[in-house]
Amino acid sequence: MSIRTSERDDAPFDLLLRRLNGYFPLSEADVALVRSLCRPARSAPAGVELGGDSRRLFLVAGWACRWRVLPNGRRQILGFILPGDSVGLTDGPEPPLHHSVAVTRVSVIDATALVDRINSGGAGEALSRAFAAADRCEAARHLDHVVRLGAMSAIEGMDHLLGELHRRFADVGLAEEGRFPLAVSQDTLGEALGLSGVHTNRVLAQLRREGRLELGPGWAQLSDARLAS
Amino acid sequence: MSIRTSERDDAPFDLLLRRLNGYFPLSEADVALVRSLCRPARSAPAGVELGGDSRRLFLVAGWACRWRVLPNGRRQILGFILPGDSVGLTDGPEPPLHHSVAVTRVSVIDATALVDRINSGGAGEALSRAFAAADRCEAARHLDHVVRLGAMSAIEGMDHLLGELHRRFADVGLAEEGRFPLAVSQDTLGEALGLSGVHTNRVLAQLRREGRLELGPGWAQLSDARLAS
DNA sequence: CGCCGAATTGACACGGTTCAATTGAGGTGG
DNA sequence: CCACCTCAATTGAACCGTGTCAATTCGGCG
Repeated sequence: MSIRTSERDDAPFDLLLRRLNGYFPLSEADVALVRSLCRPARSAPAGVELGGDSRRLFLVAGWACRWRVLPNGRRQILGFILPGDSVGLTDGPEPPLHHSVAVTRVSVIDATALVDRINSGGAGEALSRAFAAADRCEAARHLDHVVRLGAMSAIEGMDHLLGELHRRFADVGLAEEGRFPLAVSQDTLGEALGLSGVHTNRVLAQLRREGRLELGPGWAQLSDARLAS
Repeated sequence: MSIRTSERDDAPFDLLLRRLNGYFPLSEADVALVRSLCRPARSAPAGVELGGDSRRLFLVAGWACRWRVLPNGRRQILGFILPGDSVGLTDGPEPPLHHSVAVTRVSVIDATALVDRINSGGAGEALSRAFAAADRCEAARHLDHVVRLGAMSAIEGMDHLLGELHRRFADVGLAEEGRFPLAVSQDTLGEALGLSGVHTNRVLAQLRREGRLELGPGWAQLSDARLAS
């Protein structure tokens, strides 16, 4: 039992540390600081809004996304949050810029204390740089998303989005030979690209017909040719 | 002559300081630091790419925009840069995330030395906070843009974009009674919204027919009703 | 076995693009 | 001062990508 508990506690932190280390090499002290200031991973079911008491979380399992709701009720997914990603939460009470919501069962680590320490200058420069790099990457992804929505056809946008998802999973070691977890519905994918569910289905069907994509229960696989680019 | 020179040098800084002060109240020392570390405003014609030697500029007159070019040659405008806005420049040599380009004749202040000082902690907290707030506002605008492109019709998106432009000009005191400078072509506006030039024209025509918008040479005016919202 | 959400497919309507032609306004040279 | 040039704005018509509505199938789960 103690072994299982230990495994359950370590794997999430390993993922988080691997990601941060990818942004900027961390020292032993940095790693220890992360472990000491972050609370153990908690689990939450699909549909719950992330946030509440915490101002900063890290997702270590499952899918979440940021979305914004329009007055007319329509919803736009601003981006997906994948294992290893940080969940910045808008603390202001009034019209929040976006909501962060779990779209599958997720597991999160509360890093509020860690970012507080970093912001007060009490952490090393490595951690500060790693977090800054993570934020820059997220900003860059938002620009990618603007380009997908504004300057690409449905097919191109889907292709591009799947490529991003694959690369991000590969970055944390969760993709193999082009195959990565895809645990959200086609409708959800469509909400990110501004497409109707029906058309999302047709776009995916075409990508499969062309041999560029294979879909299975809970995963997607891009063709070798697609990965070469 | 000395008076005219003085006016020419002060107005750009006043605009910059007004904007920064709006983000976070600056002390006399902060203002002095800005004036001492920023170089006088320079002018550049439409079409030039901003950047080159400087890593951070402030636009104080004219319009610029950030765009990205796709392999197929298509171009997507990621956002407009208006008087008072900072122009963050990607320093890395390789595939730049985006280009910052003047779309009219512009006037810019080189603030590279100032941000270097801020990043090294040699400036007060107020300036640091003001710059951080400016960056957050830009990130929020990118999310607005995602929503416009993904979840709004052409009419809604144009309406929303014009509202943003008005608000941003009003924030720096360059809009009066709903009227603000609009010095870019309809095609350029369309490139931001992912619309063809022809359809951009039709959308603007409809907004005018409905009395929500008035266009003149170099300016636009939103109806009172539109401003009330 | 029967239920339910997700995926799939077909038919049709609509928004937006494209091609092409015309108009309008500022700028320049004769 | 006018003719001309050029670029932006405008308009029309045909085409096509995507949305919408509706029905059907599929797959997991009670």
